Amino acid sequence: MTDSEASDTFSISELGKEFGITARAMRFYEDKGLLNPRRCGQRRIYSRADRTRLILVMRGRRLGWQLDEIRAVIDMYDTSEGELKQLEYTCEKIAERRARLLQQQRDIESSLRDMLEIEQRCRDRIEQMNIKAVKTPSISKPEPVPDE
Amino acid sequence: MTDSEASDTFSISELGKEFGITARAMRFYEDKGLLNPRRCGQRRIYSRADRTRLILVMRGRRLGWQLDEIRAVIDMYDTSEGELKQLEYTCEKIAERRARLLQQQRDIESSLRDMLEIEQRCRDRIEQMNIKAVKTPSISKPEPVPDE
DNA sequence: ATTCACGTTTACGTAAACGTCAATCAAAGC
DNA sequence: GCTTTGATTGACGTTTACGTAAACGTGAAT
Repeated sequence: MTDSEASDTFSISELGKEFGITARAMRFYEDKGLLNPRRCGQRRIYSRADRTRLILVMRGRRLGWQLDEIRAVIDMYDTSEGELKQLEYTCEKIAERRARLLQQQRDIESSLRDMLEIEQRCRDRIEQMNIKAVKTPSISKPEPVPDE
Repeated sequence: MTDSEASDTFSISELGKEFGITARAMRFYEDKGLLNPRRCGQRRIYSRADRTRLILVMRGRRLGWQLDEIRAVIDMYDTSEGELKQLEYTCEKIAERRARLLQQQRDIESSLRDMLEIEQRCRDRIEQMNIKAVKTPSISKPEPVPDE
């Protein structure tokens, strides 16, 4: 709140709050090599780059990836350097991940279609219950009072 | 192999093999209420409907859902019946799930874009290494011997 | 009659991803 | 100076989703 809005460093609870995770989780991610904030004494100071990495972590989590898979992916982002062998290996890994992503895409589309169908059945059924309720008004609902 | 191909019932190991999971996993899914095969004595007999449910389970797993979430979804498929309250509740649940699916869709698209970018950087880098290797052939690679 | 391939239940083990204390420290406000 | 607030490091607990091993049943094949 000292500067011109939007600070460039964050505390652990700040970032935690922003992404809806606990400090414990963030330290755990650090243990697993997903984050690596610099220190000010004991305390962790998260940079914008750290925040970006955390965004990648959360995205991976939403897609159901394991933490070490996420780490592998994040490492890819940084591995523009490296030996030929390493680069080719990265390309392979990317191909695999793309395949899984495409599979997930298909799964999502199937699920969305199913959800639509179920919802439709639900609404139809609700509709039918309303019709019945009108044709057999054992206890008719109170007529809405017009505004004037 | 007795009938005209494509049997209508399956053993636990048969289905397991088809979907790449163990019998243990399938029994576990049953414990959690995801499957409910009929019995022939002790043995489980899986129908086509059971197989379809298993397909839904696997799809959910690939999307990173928890088993009880998957169960909730599968229950939706069966809950065309029920009270009004129940039907409306199902509609809510569907809305939530759709929201998550759409989020996942966005996450996948972001990931796919990132993968493309990383791959491009990788390929560029590999290309550059090849160029350097030609311009500075300290140990030139052996010329491929033509076929004739 | 025995072996073998499958199947069953029961029960303990385990890896992943944190949650939940407890004890401690350090800066900041009163 | 004292307390509050937020951070730290252990260390143990918990939930999820199975793995794994033991002990046993069963129908078919040899």
